[in-house]
Parts: sequence; structure tokens; C-alpha cells
Amino acid sequence: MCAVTTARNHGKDLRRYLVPGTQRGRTTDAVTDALREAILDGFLTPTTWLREDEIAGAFEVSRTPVREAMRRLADEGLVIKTVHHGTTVAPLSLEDVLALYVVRENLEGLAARLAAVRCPSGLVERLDEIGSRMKAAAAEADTPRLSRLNLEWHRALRDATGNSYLGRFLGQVEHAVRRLPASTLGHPGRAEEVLSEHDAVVRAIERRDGAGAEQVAKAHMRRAREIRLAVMLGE
Amino acid sequence: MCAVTTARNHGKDLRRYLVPGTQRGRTTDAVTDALREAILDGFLTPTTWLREDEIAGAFEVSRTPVREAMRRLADEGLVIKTVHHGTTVAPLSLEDVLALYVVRENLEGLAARLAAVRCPSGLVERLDEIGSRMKAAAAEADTPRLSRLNLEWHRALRDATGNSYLGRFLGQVEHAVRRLPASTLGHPGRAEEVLSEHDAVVRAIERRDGAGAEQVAKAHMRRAREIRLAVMLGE
DNA sequence: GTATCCAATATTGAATGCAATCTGAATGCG
DNA sequence: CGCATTCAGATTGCATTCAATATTGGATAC
Repeated sequence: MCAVTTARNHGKDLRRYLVPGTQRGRTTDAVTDALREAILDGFLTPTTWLREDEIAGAFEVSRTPVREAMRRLADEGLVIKTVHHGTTVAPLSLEDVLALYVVRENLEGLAARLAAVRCPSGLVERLDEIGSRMKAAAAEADTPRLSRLNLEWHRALRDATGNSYLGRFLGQVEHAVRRLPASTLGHPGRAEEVLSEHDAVVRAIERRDGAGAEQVAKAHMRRAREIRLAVMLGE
Repeated sequence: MCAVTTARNHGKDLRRYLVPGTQRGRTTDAVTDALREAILDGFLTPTTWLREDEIAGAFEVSRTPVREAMRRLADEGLVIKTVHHGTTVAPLSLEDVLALYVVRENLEGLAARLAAVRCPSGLVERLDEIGSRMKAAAAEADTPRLSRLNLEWHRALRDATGNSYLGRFLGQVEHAVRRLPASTLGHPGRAEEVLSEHDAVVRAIERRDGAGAEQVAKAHMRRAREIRLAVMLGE
């Protein structure tokens, strides 16, 4: 038995990644999102061979939207295509993770600075509101919910930059980060740490301190990388 | 007559963007690259309506690879799709340009720093060699050649970072920058300025000065943005 | 027993056809 | 005369079909 697994026996389970409210004319988008979710979620693990026919059958659509979805995911770096041979889920090495966090540190820092400079009305309140919900989730040790809220917090921040390119790049970073095995938020003491680091960013934004916001946001990411490595290397 | 132009009368001229050595099984890639080139080159201008079967006819392929190409370019932000209606070349506002350069400044700075830290063997020589060719092109006032060499220089730098994410993002930035109307290298005195700014980056890399390389690279980009704005606003 | 070649098969690449739907103009009604 | 409605044409979305090619298993020669 080789290391390559197939999606054959996963069968119809893939369907649960399809969002229900898909209107006509959006099949390709729905399939793309579903496949992306399945990969990010870890349901489709690296080196899994994705046969177009199989996926099409699981989603009960034709191969055409599946083909387009595959190509898009290949452009995003989530899968690897080889002509006339097939598509496999891309592996993610420790080296990749380090490279990812290096870039992320810079982009998140830039986002914090831009957000502080623009500081659109309601931003501080929104970040604080998400922060308080995160606090509640942390108190209940509800890591999945904490993780979703964390995502929401970072999205709110990058939306506040008003920079479409930065937003797009941070979106791609987010996709890549979500592929990593387990959330770092489950690490002992990390949840509280994240809350205080986020708070530092928001306070800097509140006083329109761009440089300060950038600094604490970068420190937040450096710490996140540390924890990530600790988790991946088995604490 | 509305502001939307069509590709109808461009006809077969699109074919000149197809690279000749396209082997079988790579039609979609070839079409994608050709369309991207045509947009970056300014042959297909913003708001141009791209009809699938028109493009397919021009390239003498079926609509399938054209469709996939359109979707990929939409993901890259070069075109805008609306369901059941069509695809148009995305506009590029002055605001977008500013946003682009803000992000670019950070990414190029990071690339210079990483390149200085790693400093793979042969990098300094390669950058200097491209630099000397740029000097020759500048002496002859050969702006198109200078522009190509400039691209090559920046690519060499980002390849030296060994960071795939940074490389991908800078690649996307490069695509966006290439869409801008005219090269800033034709601006009076800019060519010489670029040469000395590049040299400052290389010297910093040579002495493994990461922070210094980042600083001069960022200054290089800030200056590039200034010139770009001057050019776009009519000097 | 092993290496090499060949053909059968599996799988993807691209073309074609049909269905859905958006646009725009002509038409009917107030 | 203005506005809503409907219908025809144009265009994209997806399914299906055909073509090309990589893989793999086996037969054969050494």
C-alpha cells in the first residue's frame, strides 16, 4: 500500500461541505468552496488523490465545475496538478509554515498600522465586542468557537485597512494557516495571551498610534509562530 | 454608444499573445497567459467586455479553456465576472495604485531583508550583472529593455528569499504593477535613480545587513510610488 | 530471475450541445 | 405620453461526448 490515499471511500461525505443555499448558476463556486473547506478542515489530507470523476459524483454535478474548482485551488496552492495525471492535495511542510508566518507577521503588522491610521468609526467597538465574546469562549474553554471568533477579529481588522490588495493577501494567508493541523488556541494559557495581545492592538488603534499598532501586531504574530511550532513539534 | 468597448474588432490580433511553444494538454494555461499578457500589455483595456466565444474564436480553441482562464483571471483580480452576464477587464483606479504601492513597499522590504540574511551564493553577482545591463540600456535610453531588466532584477531578488508565499504575493503585485499605463523608467532622470537605489540594496545584501537592505528597498518603493503618481497625474 | 517492451485501461484535456437567464426593445395599458 | 410587461435574441452555466496520454500489468527476450 502506498502513501497516497484516495477519496474513493469518502464518498458522499464530501457533500456536507456544500453550503445549502446555493442558487443556480453558482455550482462552480459552491464546489470550489466546498473542496477548499474540506481541505482546510483536514478532511482531505495532503497527498490525497482527487479524481475529478469521483468528486463530481460525490457532489452530484458534472466534471466541468469540478475541473474549474481544481484549477482555482491549484492557483491558491492548496492542490497540485500534473497534466494528464491528476490532482493531489498539496503537502505543507514545517518550512512552509515558517515561511508563512514570516510573511504573515509583516502583513498583519501593516494591516494594524493602516487600521490605526484610518480608524474608521465603529472599528474599535467592533474589535472590542469580538474580544469580549472571545473572552467568554475562552472562559468556557470552547476552542472551536474561540477559533472562529479569532478569525472574525482578524478579518475585521483587515477590512478596516481599506486596502484591497492587503485584504486579498491576508485572505490567502488565512487559508494557508487554517490548513495547519490544530488550533494554537487550545494550547495551555494561549487563549488569555491572545486576548491581551489583541487588546494591545486595539488600544494602539484607539489612540491612532500606527507605529505602536504595527509593533504589537507583529509581536502577536511572532508569538503565534512560536506556539505553532511548539504545537507542531509536540509541545 | 456606451463606455463599454468589445473585443469584437480586435479579432485575431489576440493571437500574437499566444506563446508559440505550447504543447498539447496545456491549452488552458496558454490561453490564461495570453489573456493576462494582453491585459497587462494594455491591449485589452479596462471595461472591455470579454465574450467567451469571441476569445475562443480568436485563439481558435473551444470555450472551455477560455472559461477556465476567465475564472482564474477573476481570482487574480484582473477581470470581473458577473453571473450569466459576462466578464470585463477590471478597472484600476488611482486609489488602487496607492494601495498597491503601500503593500509592495512592505513586501519588497521584506524580500530584501530575507535575501540579505540568506544571501545565497551568486546572488550579489547576478544582481550586479543585471544592474550593469540596465546601465547599458539606460545609456541607450532603451526604456522597454530597461523595464524588462528591472522586472528580472526584482524577480531575482524575490527568488533569493526562498519564501514561496512571499514569492507568490510579489508575483501578484508584479502583475498589478504591469497593468499601469506607462513605465516610470521613462521619466527624466528616473533610470539613473533606480540604478543607484538598486545598488544600495545590493551593497546592503553584500554586507549581510538585513535591516539596511529592508530600509533602502522600502525607500526605493516609496520613490517609485512618487514617480508613478507624478506620471499618472501628468507630471 | 530480471529487465524491457507493448497493449489495455484509467484518467484527464478539450469540444460540443443544451438549458438557464440576462438584456433590451417592442408593445399594450393607464 | 410615460411606464410596466412580455418576448426575442444574445450570452453564459453546466452536462455530455470525444480525444489524448500516463500508468500499469503482463508477456517476452536475455
